[in-house]
Order: sequence, then structure tokens, then C-alpha cells
Amino acid sequence: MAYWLVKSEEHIYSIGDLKRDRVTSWDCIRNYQARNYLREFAVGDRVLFYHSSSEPTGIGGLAKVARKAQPDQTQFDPKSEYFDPKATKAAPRWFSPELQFEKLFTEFITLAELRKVAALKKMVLLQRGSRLSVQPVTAAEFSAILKLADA
DNA sequence: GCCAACGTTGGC
DNA sequence: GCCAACGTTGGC
Repeated sequence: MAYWLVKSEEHIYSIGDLKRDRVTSWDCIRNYQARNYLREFAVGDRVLFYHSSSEPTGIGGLAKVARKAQPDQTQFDPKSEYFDPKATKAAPRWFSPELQFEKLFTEFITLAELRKVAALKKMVLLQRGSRLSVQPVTAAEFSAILKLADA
């Protein structure tokens, strides 16, 4: 089983929204490295849900991969802001897995708190200038974060 | 709102 | 294939 972290701007789609929806298609990702990771998502993988552009920023809870990545439908829709004229149904460019709500942390874990944890020093999220919106997480990092969340 | 860091685009 | 210009992300 693999572990991941996905970022979402809180005001656009929050862990609370995922709790309400129960399941959502993780679409509109338009970055090749993130896309490559999304294609590695396997059913049952666990996902840390990170809020960016929030006050404070940090990890709000957990999700689980409910379905492996399928072609992201927004790339085919000329009316969508995420339309990609170079994508075709035969050769889709962008993919989206489905995420299922797992839990809301009772204690939101802020970025500042994450930075204080020695075991997380090498976490992708905490590296200088890390803007990637889909990131791999190691098993050790994942369990250190669960411990912080008391989950 | 600022701006550093990074990704993407496109001319050559 | 290089690289300058430009756009975006995201913390502060």
C-alpha cells in the first residue's frame, strides 16, 4: 500500500466538502509530475488531505483511493477552464482517481507543526519551494503524522 | 498583495 | 535543445 498527500485550496474544495460528498473525482490537475503520481494511485492507498491558501495551512484529515485514475473528463470539455485542446479520447493527457473520505482530524495539523517534527525533515511537502499538488509520502512519515493527529 | 520558486511556452 | 519570458503556486 502506498501513501500520498494531495493539496487543495480550502475555499475551493476542503476536507469538509469531501466528508459531505463522501467520494470525489480528483480532477483538474494539470501538472505532469502530479499526473504521473495520480496514475500510480491504487485502490486502498491512503491520502493526507492538505489545505493550502488557508489560515493556517496544514493537514485536515485522511482520504482513501476509491478508484484508480481514469481520463479526466474536464480535458475534453471546451467550456471548461481545464479544457486541453491537445488531449483526445484516444490519447488523454490528464487523469483523475476517485478519493473517498476517511476521517477529519480532531486536531488540524499546521504546516508550522509539521516543520518541527524531526521525522518529517525529508518530507516532500517541507522541501524548499515544493509546489507539487500531489506528492508521495513514506510509511514512516505517514505514521508520524497519524501520531501527531492522535489518529 | 508580495514575491520566491518553479513549470511551461515558444522563438530561435 | 536552449533559454528568456511569462504564468502559477502558495507561504507569509
